[in-house]
Amino acid sequence: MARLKILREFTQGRHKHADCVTTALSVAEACCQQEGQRLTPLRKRVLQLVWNSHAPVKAYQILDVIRHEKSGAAPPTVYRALDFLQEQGLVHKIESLNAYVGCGAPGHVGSGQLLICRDCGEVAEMDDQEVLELLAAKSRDVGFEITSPTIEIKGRCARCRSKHG
Amino acid sequence: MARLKILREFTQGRHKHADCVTTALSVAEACCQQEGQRLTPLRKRVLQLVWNSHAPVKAYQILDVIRHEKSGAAPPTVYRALDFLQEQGLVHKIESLNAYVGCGAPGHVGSGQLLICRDCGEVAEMDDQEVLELLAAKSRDVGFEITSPTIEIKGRCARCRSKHG
DNA sequence: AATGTAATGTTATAATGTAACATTCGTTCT
DNA sequence: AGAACGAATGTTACATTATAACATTACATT
Ligand SMILES: [Zn+2]
Ligand SMILES: [Zn+2]
Ligand SMILES: [Zn+2]
Ligand SMILES: [Zn+2]
Repeated sequence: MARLKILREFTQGRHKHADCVTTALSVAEACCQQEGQRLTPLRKRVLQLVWNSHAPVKAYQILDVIRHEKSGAAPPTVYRALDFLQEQGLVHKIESLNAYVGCGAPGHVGSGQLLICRDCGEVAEMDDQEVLELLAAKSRDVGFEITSPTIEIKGRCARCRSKHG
Repeated sequence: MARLKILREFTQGRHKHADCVTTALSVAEACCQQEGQRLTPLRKRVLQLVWNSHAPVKAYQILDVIRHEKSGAAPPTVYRALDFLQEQGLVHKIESLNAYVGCGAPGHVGSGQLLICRDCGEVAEMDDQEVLELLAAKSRDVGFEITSPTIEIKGRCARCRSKHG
């Protein structure tokens, strides 16, 4: 299954989450460096807050935190940072939840396929070429040319399945 | 390609749209009859307004119309009707647009794959088993069990492609 | 008619997101 | 260093989307 890339994994219970955050931030640094984009302190902080959990994070949750740290923080403060991070592929918006998750392997265009666990709330991301190609083929059959697919799948992660049957 | 069902088609330019609406409404009548659900005048009217166009319709656009017809119409009036229609599979919400489209072939669970033309704004819906099975298989590979996929694909419909290259 | 449930009315407010303009910050050029 | 420019952030105001909570009405069954 070579073409199935995992961009963001479900956690297997307890883990050293600080490492997830650290890794995400340094990947982001490198990414922006590479692209000649500025990962300012504000943008970095927002990215850190998005990575605060493996579940989706809402814009106003981020704002609540930022407000305590910077006087004058307002919705545009957060939304602009989120827009930037999305453009860089560092975070994805989950449209069906109006919330955001970090991307573990940025550099690809758009988001892959987001897997959302209904039980624990965690979100994983895979990016499978076969799925995209099949969707493109089926779309072509009806005359449609894909530019950007949004795929958000709700279900149950392995851990939650093993826990409650 | 037997497993590719078309639940809602792109239009080929001009057509007798009144027929689309009439058909949708009688299908809905039959559907609700079948299920023992009540397609009240209000719900029917909302469904009709959703079918007013082949493009997505917003809740507050519907509300604007209903307000002129019924004093006392308020957001819950529309959202409750939309919720009912979604439960019956008569309309789908497009999460990435916060808007609604009618389903041309209700009776299936959830929505199929929505195709959204960036040029003309029209939305088609296909429901392809192969796509769903492949997604399910790939998800299983990472231990994930699908309950409901949300697939919304932006691109260009056949007509728009032939028109502007 | 009485009763119970589903549907709608009504008021208020929550949650999400953006427009528009002012200010500050960083870089580049002289 | 200072000027000049664009990018980033601050600030205010508002637009859009959606729901909570409770009152009333309509409908079906007895
Ligand atoms: Zn972690
Ligand atoms: Zn889970
Ligand atoms: Zn039509
Ligand atoms: Zn089109």
